[in-house]
Amino acid sequence: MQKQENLTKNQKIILDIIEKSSQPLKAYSILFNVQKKGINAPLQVYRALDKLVEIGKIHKIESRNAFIACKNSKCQIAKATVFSICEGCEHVTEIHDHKLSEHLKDFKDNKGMRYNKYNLEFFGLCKKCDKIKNNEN
Amino acid sequence: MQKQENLTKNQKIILDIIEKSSQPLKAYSILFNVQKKGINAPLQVYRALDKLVEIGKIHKIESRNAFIACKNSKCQIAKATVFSICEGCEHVTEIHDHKLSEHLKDFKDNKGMRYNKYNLEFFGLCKKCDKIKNNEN
DNA sequence: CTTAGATATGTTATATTATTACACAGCGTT
DNA sequence: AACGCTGTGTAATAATATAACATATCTAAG
Ligand SMILES: [Zn+2]
Ligand SMILES: [Zn+2]
Ligand SMILES: [Zn+2]
Ligand SMILES: [Zn+2]
Repeated sequence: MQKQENLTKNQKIILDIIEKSSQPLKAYSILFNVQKKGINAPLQVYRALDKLVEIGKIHKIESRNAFIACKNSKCQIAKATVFSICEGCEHVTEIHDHKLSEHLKDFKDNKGMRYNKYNLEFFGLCKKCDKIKNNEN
Repeated sequence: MQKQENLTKNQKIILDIIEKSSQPLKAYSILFNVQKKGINAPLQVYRALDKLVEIGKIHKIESRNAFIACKNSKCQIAKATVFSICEGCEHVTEIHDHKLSEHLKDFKDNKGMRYNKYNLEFFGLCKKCDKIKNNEN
């Protein structure tokens, strides 16, 4: 597994942009932002994204086709992700809940299939959006 | 909310195809399959899919951009889905696990956000694919 | 050093997934 | 009839992602 100190040039550029964003970024919005840095084609972005996902530096929010930096300095849980997504403002937060993790990690279905990975996305309204919605009514 | 008996023509055609498939279908593969029935454009498929998802007759497998029929005759859990996905053969199964549901339903993060919906996707190898992989080594 | 393999890059083209915009049809209400 | 609502049909386009190919860079073996 690649270590973080030997990320390649493109990987560093792309990780940097994602880490500076408080919110998930989409591949083509990343592309737009790095064109001044010599990255011109979608494939260059997708290749970097693939690698960064693989080594756990970023995660993909599947329901949004967007990518967010993992805040865990050494994320061992690249294969076990939980997110909270506000359907009002699209704000996304990565959730680390020990009890929940334990529960999911040990989950086995009745077919005896074993899982090495999971992704859980919760949807709702954040406090702010909930307030806005209540005021509308 | 629309009841199942008054699905429209296009919705019925598309639901029928999905229900007959043992596995998730992608939108354009559905389109290809219904062109003989007068559905010619992607939008006609997506409109039907949107409605069918909304009323819980089908679910979207977010990580695969594919749609699978819900086997629960009256799926109250259109907003609470759990899937098992084999990364070898791409076989997908919907999971109904009472204990897991209870756990997820009641989950609250530390920001007090409340969730009305979640989607959980487990990844691994089914027994068959696991066997194949072990024989390779 | 040199050769070979693996990994990364750059570029063009293309495939796949999804939505916008607009015109119109059918139905129930007033 | 006039209206709002929902569904339909069609064309065009946007957004997301990958294939194919050529070249460069690095590393390890010989
Ligand atoms: Zn993480
Ligand atoms: Zn919000
Ligand atoms: Zn279901
Ligand atoms: Zn399998």
